Amino acid sequence: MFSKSAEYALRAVIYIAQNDTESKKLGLAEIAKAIDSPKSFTAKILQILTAENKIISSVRGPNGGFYITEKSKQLPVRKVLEVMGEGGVLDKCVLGLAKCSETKPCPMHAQYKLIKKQLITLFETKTIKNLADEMRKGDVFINNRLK
Amino acid sequence: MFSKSAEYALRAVIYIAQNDTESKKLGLAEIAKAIDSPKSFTAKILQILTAENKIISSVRGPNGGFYITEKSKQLPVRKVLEVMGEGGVLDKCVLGLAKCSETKPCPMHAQYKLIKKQLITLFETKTIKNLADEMRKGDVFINNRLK
DNA sequence: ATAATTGAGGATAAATTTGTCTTTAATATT
DNA sequence: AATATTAAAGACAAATTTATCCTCAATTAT
Repeated sequence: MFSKSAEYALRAVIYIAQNDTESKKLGLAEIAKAIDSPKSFTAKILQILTAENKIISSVRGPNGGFYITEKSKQLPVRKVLEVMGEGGVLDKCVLGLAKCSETKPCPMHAQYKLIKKQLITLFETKTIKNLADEMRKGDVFINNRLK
Repeated sequence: MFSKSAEYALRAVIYIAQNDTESKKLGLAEIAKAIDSPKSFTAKILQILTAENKIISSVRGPNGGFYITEKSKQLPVRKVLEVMGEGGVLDKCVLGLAKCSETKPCPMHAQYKLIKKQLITLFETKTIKNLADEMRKGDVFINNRLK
């Protein structure tokens, strides 16, 4: 559904948000390991998330790393997709038609629009904090390792 | 959501299935134009759909082209995705986690699984014929041109 | 100040996807 | 049989995505 970049971005943001060892920032190495993503590539993604529209923040130097403000935690998950340039995926026609619309629907439109709506709602109502909290509780996970 | 290849494939199959000028096959040029796809690339895709698991059929030579049997029209749309190597997209974890499951869910799992289920149901219950019929009726479209 | 640590930024590379072109094979028509 | 038409097949090219690496800048600690 999403690109690897977007997937890594979502995982990284959730992982960073879930860290509540107050004031302890998370380093690239730790993040990449935690979310099972290639380190250097993850660095690029974190760079985008830090720059562009400032979802996360960073500090360089010893004990530096990434963190997210309480304010940013209130952002809907969709914001992460947007910053990664994939906000549109949720709006797109399943058949890839630019002109697909209510007045000129594709053969899948009528049925898919109901699903699309839920998808959009999900990504717009769930906040980064919501997901991070779930994870902190220990009910959900974000890596591919078994234990 | 899907790759261009899968999108073109879906559009092409629906377009071919919608043609009911009995026994008149559709040529590559016509198909590509009708579904707004690059001709040569579409040729490759039609080749896959014709070979692999035989969703559509073809004949070479004058008046040759592509067509689909009534039997193949009964196939669920998902079959097209499968042949294009994208059947898995519908099952995948939104965060891209290979290990995401009911017992080890990702932070989006609980909510997304409900949507995923509908998505799978849609692609498994809708047949190629269903979509083609809609199109033949003239209620739905498959190209990006306005008129 | 110096050294060590860590992210930022840029260049580059590998892999994959998307796309084109040319030749060959099959079929139909003359 | 010769010619024309059309898909198949293969080689190749362009574009995009994914990934790595190296140097620079910022920050901290000594």
